[in-house]
Amino acid sequence: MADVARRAGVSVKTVSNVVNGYPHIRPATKEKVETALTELGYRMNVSARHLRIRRTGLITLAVPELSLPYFAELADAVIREADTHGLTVLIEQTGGRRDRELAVLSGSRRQLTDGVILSPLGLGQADRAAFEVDFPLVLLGERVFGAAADHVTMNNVAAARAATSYLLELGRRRIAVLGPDPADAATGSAGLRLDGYREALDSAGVPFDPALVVPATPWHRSAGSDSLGAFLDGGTPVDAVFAMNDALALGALYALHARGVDVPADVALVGFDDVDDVRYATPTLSSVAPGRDEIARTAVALLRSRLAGDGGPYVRVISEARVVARQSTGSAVEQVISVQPGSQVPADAPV
Amino acid sequence: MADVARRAGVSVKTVSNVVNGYPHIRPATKEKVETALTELGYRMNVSARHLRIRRTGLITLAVPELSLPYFAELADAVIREADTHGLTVLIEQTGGRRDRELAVLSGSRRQLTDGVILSPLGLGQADRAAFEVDFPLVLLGERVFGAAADHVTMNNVAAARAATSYLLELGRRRIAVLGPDPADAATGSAGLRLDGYREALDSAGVPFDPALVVPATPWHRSAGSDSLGAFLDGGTPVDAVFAMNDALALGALYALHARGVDVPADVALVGFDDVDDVRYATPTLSSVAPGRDEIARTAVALLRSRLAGDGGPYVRVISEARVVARQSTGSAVEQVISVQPGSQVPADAPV
DNA sequence: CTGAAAGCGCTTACAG
DNA sequence: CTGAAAGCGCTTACAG
Repeated sequence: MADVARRAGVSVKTVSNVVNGYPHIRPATKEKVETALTELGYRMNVSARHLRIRRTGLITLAVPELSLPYFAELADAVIREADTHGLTVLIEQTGGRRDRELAVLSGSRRQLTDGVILSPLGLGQADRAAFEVDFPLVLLGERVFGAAADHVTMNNVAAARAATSYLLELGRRRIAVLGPDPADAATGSAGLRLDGYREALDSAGVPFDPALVVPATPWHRSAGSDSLGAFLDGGTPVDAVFAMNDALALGALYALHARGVDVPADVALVGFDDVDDVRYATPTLSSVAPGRDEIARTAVALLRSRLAGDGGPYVRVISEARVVARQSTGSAVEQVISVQPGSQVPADAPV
Repeated sequence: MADVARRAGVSVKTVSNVVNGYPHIRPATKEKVETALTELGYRMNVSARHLRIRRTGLITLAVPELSLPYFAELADAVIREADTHGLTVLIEQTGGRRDRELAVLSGSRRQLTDGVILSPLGLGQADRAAFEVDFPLVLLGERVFGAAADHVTMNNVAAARAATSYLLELGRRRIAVLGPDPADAATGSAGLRLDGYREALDSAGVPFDPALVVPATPWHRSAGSDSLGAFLDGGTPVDAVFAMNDALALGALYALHARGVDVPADVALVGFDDVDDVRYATPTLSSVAPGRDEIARTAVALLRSRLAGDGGPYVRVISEARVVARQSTGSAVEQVISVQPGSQVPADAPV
């Protein structure tokens, strides 16, 4: 930069002003500087800039794994959204491991970025204190509520209730629920979605049958296939499956096909997450869309606002969710069956 | 760091040595420093460090989109591999757009990282000059050969030949090839895989029938479904489909099912990439595994070696590929049908 | 509108 | 094995 200044016959301050697009520069000066810039092939040393301005323009997105389509699509959306604001995203894969999630909050890489968006899986309600950090942090998902951080989540109970109600309206009465984890806290996705399932049964006057609860963990396709397969082999009558995510649903579909069960004629199937895949399964899968783009947009917006110095109380933003009907519930064309509105509440509001 | 030094009663040099794990420090000194470090809650300013050592420990991985499972899985593998060497990965999504790929090589973000792994899609053979850059660069894939950069690719011709031969050995004779792009250069994935397909037909003495070439672009599920659907509706007899990637294959499977065509009884199907999904399709999909982990490992190793100052001639590393048989070709259990060995040649060797 | 100069927080020859 | 000091390349009060 000093070389450029010398060549252009100005001070480094002026060069800096030009490089950073500072407005009040005499056109002639600007021109001289720009010529020198290109002649010398100047390239900003960003580390020096970061050192000086005490900010890197990088943010961390920590998710369990990119190989899981839901997180790959979320990462895609967050990267795009950050891009539009001049922010660059560093992705950390935690594998859902508690120690790696903690490392995201305090490890050596922490210092690389200005803030963190974390989708915890290993950390739970008991680890709330770990989220009291001195940098902007946005939590995603349903593992932790009420922490001292901004939080973006979806309306799990309402969405699960809507999906289950939809199956009930189709006349299904023996609805298996695939995915609960007996060890999971009540506030995890599994607990909330199970609540929604039960609420829907209650409203319809259909008794809850524990025999229709099919645990499956982790929420991967293989677990969905294995768990539902074993359940089907057990002979419990069933006419619908509500899977707690799409990976489980795709695994379930595989298990159903393998046993010659027709979907949706014999068993209707609804998943959760609305990942791209479900539109190419045979039959195409009905699913709950959690509002992925809205989640990405909100998470980045919250981080930016904190980065800009917003010191207001932590908030919990709930995204708008939809139930999307496709062939696996007998819908020939894709259609939105119901919309669960989003909202915003204080982060420490009751769930 | 100066504060820590003062508190520990040593110089900043000693603090730096302790923080960076420099070996020859008296244990008592080390202890004193470590105490001061924790008492003061010291956290390294990484920008200052980067400025000083002229390196960030970050590398760029530029792929079309994370929503495409192949690239999500590749990113996963590259992140893991980089991790084991203390490198952090910054992912750029280019959308396969030429301008964005060029921006990866010369845009403002370029200065953030020490080197780049780029999987080009918009840039082609004609843009070879764009790869003459003054930082370590590793190219992935089949869009560009012979550029002045290290290159990791797979044995496309051999792998496509093996996949086609496998279908021929199953007795299939009317093998449609899904994915060629008439506009694509001969050295792109499509051209090379088509070459392999034709070579296999030739060896088997089966005449090449242009009516069995089914163009499809981009290589997404929807294009696979639409293109193969239209082809099937045209009534050309067919008993197998070789799809140029798994997304096309999954789309093809959808189109086949939609028309009541049994896979594999009526039509056998082989995809390419061996993404996770294919093991959960119904039927499970046979596919060509390009050696994803080896590609990730090699790409990172090449970058590290250049970063360490290796000035040797550019190389082209060809990964080991396998044909994996599953239900879509009548294989009840997953099995490796053939292995195409990898190799290493100068980057400017003929393809 | 522009200049001269200090300082961000590290690392590393150079001495000892 | 450790210290004192220079310098990496920027930005920004402070003057003018």
